[in-house]
Amino acid sequence: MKIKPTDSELEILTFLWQAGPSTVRQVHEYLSATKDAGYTTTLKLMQIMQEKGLLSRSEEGRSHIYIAAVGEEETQQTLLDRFVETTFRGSAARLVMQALGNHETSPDELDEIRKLLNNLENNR
Amino acid sequence: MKIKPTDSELEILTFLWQAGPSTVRQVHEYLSATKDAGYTTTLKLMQIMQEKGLLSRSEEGRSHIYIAAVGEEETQQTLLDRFVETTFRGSAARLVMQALGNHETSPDELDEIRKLLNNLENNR
DNA sequence: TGCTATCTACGAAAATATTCGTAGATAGCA
DNA sequence: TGCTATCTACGAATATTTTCGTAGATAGCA
Repeated sequence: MKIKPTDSELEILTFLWQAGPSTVRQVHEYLSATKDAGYTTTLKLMQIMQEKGLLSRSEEGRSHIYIAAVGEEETQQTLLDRFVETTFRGSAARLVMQALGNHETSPDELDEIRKLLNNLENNR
Repeated sequence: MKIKPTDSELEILTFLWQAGPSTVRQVHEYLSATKDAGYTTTLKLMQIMQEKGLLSRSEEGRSHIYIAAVGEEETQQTLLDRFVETTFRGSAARLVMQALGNHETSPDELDEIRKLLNNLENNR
């Protein structure tokens, strides 16, 4: 994926990844909970995202149905790479340390991470 | 820190955190290696950053000396929090998993992370 | 002294992202 | 049928970020 979604676009993608195919109305309803923007604002955003290839849509019926055209993990990976580069000078390890140190992470999640660590070390 | 530096601003901060007090010329020299923008572009950026409180400067002499007015870790933390929120739906654990899975991390660094994990688990 | 290179300040252009008003189409209902 | 609510399309206004041209000051050197 070459296209970096903007923050607003990412919010819409996040919803669509969770909710699946949706109308502009549904997306707008969701966004309204957090921010207040007009309906046509959401519509315009989604139209632009469709032109960019971030969303695809089926135009049957009066109201169109939109779907995320990029995968969640793929997108997260792209953004993560960029973030590590710009904010942590390319060091994923430093990012991880800081993320673990300052966030609430449950014991279960910590275990998961530990397992992953073991796998990584065994494969090198 | 309330102010979120833009990508360009972050590049400048990154340099200043490394290099210490510097002139616009020095920062510009550094940026020129990666991108091509005019000298006055860099100057303007830094002037704006100073107004925002991201940089401070001493105006003695003809060319001013700039210093980062925000800390590196503090800034990284702010950006990280925001990033986890917007890109990983608030789950630091998922970010960590994805970061570890897809980046080159040295055995030493993995050990460091493991130690941190142990500490975290002991303190809960 | 006078020329040149280099500095800051400033404003405005260009690029990008966000917001919304308005118009035209149409489904659904009184 | 005719009114109302709701939909898309579209263009333009705003806001934000990035870029740079121009002007005026001055240090350093020929």
